[in-house]
Amino acid sequence: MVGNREEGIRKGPWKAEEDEVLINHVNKYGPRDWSSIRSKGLLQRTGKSCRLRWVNKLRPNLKNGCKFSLEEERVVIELQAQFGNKWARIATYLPGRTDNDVKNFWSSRQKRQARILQTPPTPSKSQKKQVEVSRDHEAPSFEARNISLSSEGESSSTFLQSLSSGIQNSETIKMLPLPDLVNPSRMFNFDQDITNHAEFSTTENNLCIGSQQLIPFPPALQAQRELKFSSEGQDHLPIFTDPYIDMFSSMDSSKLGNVAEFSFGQPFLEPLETIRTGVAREKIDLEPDCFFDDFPIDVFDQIELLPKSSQQ
DNA sequence: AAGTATCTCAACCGCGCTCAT
DNA sequence: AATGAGCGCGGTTGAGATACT
Repeated sequence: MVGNREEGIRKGPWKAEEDEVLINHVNKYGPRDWSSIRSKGLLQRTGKSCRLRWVNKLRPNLKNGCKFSLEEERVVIELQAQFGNKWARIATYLPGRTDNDVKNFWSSRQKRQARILQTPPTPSKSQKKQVEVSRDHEAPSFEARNISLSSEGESSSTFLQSLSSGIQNSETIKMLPLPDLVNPSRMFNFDQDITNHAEFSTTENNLCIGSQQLIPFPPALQAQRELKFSSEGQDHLPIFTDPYIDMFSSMDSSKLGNVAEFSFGQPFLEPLETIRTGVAREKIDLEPDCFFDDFPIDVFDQIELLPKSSQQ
């Protein structure tokens, strides 16, 4: 719908001529009196529509058509956590960005995460992003299917707690990569770069990924936790670019040795430099509802127990 | 190459606040 | 104090672009 002839109000995409009229009006009177634009017969647009057009598209120094930088993403995520969905307020911290930009960015991000983490009914070749958990040994205290993360309102961090408390020594849990948690085109490809099954296991008090013993991982999550991530060789080291959406993000492989380190925590509260260098802090406070709360809790519903090796 | 899924972004809508009358 | 216009904000929609199969 482009217009409403009954009321003489035009809607839909703006024409260049309309933009020109609007710009002339603002140059003459300033960005105000939006309703007068229509009452003067300059445009058949509502004052709201005029204001929106100016604020979102015509205003000087806008970063139109420019993707959010990592720094901007960091700011949005940090401020959203702080202010909530106060897009206009958040936008004031981002020169050249409008509340609409921020809103759209956040919306896309949410949708992306939701899509990534949702459980497809039937795994297909393209849907190998599901989480799959296998266990080599029975561990009565750990029932992956019954972590009760699907119950509404339950913190997804419960998953970590359940996981940490449930994994028994020498038990192996396999997890298929959440596809696009890491963007294969620009970052670490979980599928190829680690193994086809990233394998989480425990030995003594350590959590391992693949064959690598990675982190001390006591049965219960403690306040301070550091996680190391290692790979066989430099070739396998990913380039982590997204510090927030992606689990293993923000680390530049060129700056890492064979062991990359990352930390659970609230990355958006950390100095960006820490993220960029890829050198995790020594220790980070682990907030109970931090990283994993960014995901829909039902992501963990997909976790399934694979038959024990003895059953295969 | 075609069909489908997903993403991006411009624009609209409704609600609530402020302020002039 | 009540009312209505103007405006700002957050949520939502839909078209076009792009990616994927």
